[in-house]
Amino acid sequence: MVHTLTEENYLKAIFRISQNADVKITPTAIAEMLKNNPASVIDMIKKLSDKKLIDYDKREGVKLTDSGLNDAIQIVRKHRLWEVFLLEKLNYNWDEIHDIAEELEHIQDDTLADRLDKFLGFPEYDPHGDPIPKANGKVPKSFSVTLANVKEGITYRVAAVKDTSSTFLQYLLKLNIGIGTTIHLVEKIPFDNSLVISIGGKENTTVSQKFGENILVDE
Amino acid sequence: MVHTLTEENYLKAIFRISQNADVKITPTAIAEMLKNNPASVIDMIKKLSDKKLIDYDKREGVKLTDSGLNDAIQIVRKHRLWEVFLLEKLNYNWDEIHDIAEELEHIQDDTLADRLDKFLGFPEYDPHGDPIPKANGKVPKSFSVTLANVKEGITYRVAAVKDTSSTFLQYLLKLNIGIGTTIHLVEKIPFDNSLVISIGGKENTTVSQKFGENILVDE
DNA sequence: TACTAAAATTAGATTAGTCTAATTTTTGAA
DNA sequence: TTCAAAAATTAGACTAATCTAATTTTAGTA
Repeated sequence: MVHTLTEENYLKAIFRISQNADVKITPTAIAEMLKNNPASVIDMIKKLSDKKLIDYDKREGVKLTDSGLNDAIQIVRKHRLWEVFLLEKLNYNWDEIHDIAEELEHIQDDTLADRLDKFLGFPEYDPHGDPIPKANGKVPKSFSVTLANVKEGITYRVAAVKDTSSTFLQYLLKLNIGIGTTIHLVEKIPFDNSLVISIGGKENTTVSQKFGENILVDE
Repeated sequence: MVHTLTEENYLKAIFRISQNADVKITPTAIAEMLKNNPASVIDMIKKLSDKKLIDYDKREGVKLTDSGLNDAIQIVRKHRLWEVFLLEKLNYNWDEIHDIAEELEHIQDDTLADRLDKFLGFPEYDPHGDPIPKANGKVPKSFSVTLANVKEGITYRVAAVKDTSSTFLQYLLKLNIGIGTTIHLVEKIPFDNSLVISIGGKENTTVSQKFGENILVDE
């Protein structure tokens, strides 16, 4: 149940792809997620299959086994707990915590996640609104509706963000958007699906479709 | 100023040897510290010399350059701060924190050590009594007198321990010895330098010379 | 000073993870 | 159904870090 750092990153990447959408997980998709070469992915697929962490079938694509899924969830759990720690206890900004948590999530100790969880007061969501898996592997409900997919004329609450890159988060910071911010969707521009929105009741702003697809809202 | 995990471990090993005693630091000594092969050490000595982190001369042995020393101190600083965190915030035991801190010390972020330091209230010593280097690289006074080297008939306070292996720390736990415990040195047995001691005023116990050499005391 | 044992060094192999450059397989559109 | 593009795969090389098995150098003792 202890894997190399690289193996852990592959498990996490496969898990993340499987969360995004219910599509076949191909070597190319994994290579894109990890920004590496499909040839490298093929090698690792062999290794992870040998360790019974994934099943691979050309027709079906890559699938995590029960054991691989569990390991992936434990890594994600640690990642999100460390993010809460970095933001709440060490006062990092929203856009700085992801990269540091990418390193911290690989610290190996059987009781670490549970101790951290308790120390932080058993948080349900991380600072980006993503659900923190419980010790038993259960994942709290996650938000699935994006601002790009909801009706005009209604006010929504920002529940989570999909993209956690610092460029996106810094943009949100500039727009004064955080978890909990209310956004009124004024209209969708049919031409390019741009969104005219009012943030926290302020004057209207226009954002792109891509932007809207990365904002998860409460319905 | 960012090095591989392995490079960091070599820097730390060289630093630790230089702290222990003022002797020539040989490839063999480094190999012993890292429990690896002198041939591997030779390779790494070349690499670290190229990076100007150490100077190596057969006659003089290995010496950290200013830049190498600074990097080593920053790693030690992080190690000891994380130890305080693990013990005080996550309630780990004395004997469990060293190994986890060995991993945490390699987390890379420019502001992490300072934030952690502040969060912990700027501790001066880690749970094993070792001084925590300051942000500017200054290292608080460390304790240098061992129980094996002091006079009989006097009561001392345990200030730090040299060996941080879990076997030694568990032994101390069993003997009810921690940082701050008072030990009265009843007598030294000339035959094998065993020490007869009274821990916290309780009945006498006998410990080995090796034991005494790993207990640092206030004079 | 000569010699032996220890230490240092070199040479060459190994492992994990990666790459590029073929080559083969699959897929989807004409 | 055919065929071109995309995806998957193989082959072979590279890097970092390690090892074992020589070989060379150094140092201490007789």
